[in-house]
Amino acid sequence: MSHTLGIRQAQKQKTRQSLLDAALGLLEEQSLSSLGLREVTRAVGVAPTAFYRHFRSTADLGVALVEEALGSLHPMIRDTVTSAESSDERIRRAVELIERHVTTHPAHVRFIARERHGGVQPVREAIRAQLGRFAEEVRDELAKDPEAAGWSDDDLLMLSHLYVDQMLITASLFLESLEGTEGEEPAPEERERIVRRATRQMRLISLGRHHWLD
Amino acid sequence: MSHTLGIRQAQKQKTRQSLLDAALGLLEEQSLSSLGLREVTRAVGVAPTAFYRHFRSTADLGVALVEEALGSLHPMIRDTVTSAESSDERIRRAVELIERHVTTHPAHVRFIARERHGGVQPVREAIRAQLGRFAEEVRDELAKDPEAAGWSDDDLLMLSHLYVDQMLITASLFLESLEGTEGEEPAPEERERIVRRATRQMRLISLGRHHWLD
DNA sequence: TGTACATCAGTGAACGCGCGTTCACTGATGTAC
DNA sequence: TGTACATCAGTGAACGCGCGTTCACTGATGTAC
Repeated sequence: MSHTLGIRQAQKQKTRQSLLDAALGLLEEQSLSSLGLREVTRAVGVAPTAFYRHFRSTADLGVALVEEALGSLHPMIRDTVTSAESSDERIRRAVELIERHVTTHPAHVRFIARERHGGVQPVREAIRAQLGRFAEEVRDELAKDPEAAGWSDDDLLMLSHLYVDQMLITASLFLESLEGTEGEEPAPEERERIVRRATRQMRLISLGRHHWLD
Repeated sequence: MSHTLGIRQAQKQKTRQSLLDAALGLLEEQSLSSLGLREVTRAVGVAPTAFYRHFRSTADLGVALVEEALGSLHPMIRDTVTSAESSDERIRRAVELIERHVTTHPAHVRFIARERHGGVQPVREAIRAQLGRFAEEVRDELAKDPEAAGWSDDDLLMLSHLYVDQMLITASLFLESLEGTEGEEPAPEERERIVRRATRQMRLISLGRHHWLD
């Protein structure tokens, strides 16, 4: 490594990450607006006052969680939209990406679904901004597609929002199918049902897209 | 009237409604999972203990609010879907219904959007059940349409869920356009933008529907 | 209509508890020379 | 390499406050006769 972090900085980062992790765990069963600072520090095993070395408030921590939950998703979404040979292939890939992401990061997905319309304004704002970026990125990729010929930028963005919202709805359906499950019980027939419905809904939207300019 | 409520019953109902109204107001700026029983009774002007004469907990009150917010909407939705001469007419009516409902009952709509994925399980469950009923009702109405010929029941339900989810997304967009507004500032150009996007998204879905069986 | 008793919506005091925030502190890490 | 001083992540005591819940109560309303 070109520049190792100082011991002090490294330890600080570690504590900060522990606070984020603990908060995310506690948020599986409550909303951010009822999450207590002392709850979080207790779960980590540090003094309540240590919290202030990292965040001004739980709302501030929430904004950091938004970045953690959605920041890394941008390249994956771009890739999913771009590198598909057909419409069906793209849909298959998208649904698969969502299922995989929900399975590997259920707490992050739940947090986003919950706080998107939650009681903490700066967090709502942060989520809104990230989802807006997703829609713009999807639009940019769709614009490269020959099928986008003749579409206005505004119509493409409208379509992208439809896709992004649809992905989120599908994600929260997968999430519900994990409810009560504690590592066990994958409930595969329920998940298959969700895959089928999501796929058909996306196909119907794609069909509409094909005939938009008729 | 065939049977007037006793004075005692009538007064009890009135207090109960005051608790619901006060809670709904307080929930504009927080989530149900952080709403305190004492907050609510203080806003109404009764003793904290009076709360228990009406609800076992704030979660219980939340379930009652779900019924209040969505119960009366069933006939309106049925009517909107049914009594339309064309697809475009139906879409126009639906978007209009949503805009009107959000304008007249913003707090109820916000509550549903917020608690649909919120931190209180029984409330999530109640909302889920109501939205499921909406989807079934829309499906029943769509099934009467000649255009539904050849559609499986499952596909019709898939489509209905798409419409219902889309309505909810549109509702929460209208809601955001009211943010910060206190009776004043209708922000008409923003609302027009939302109407246009929602209408085009619904049209695109309807187009997909037309060509589903091709 | 009047009386005697039952019901029960709302009261008010009391409880133990966890909350967010303040403050002066400690001691390991970082830096200048 | 060693020394002297600065920085700053995390501590622990203390604060005032609002919380949910319990309990015995009051007094207006309801009911039986």
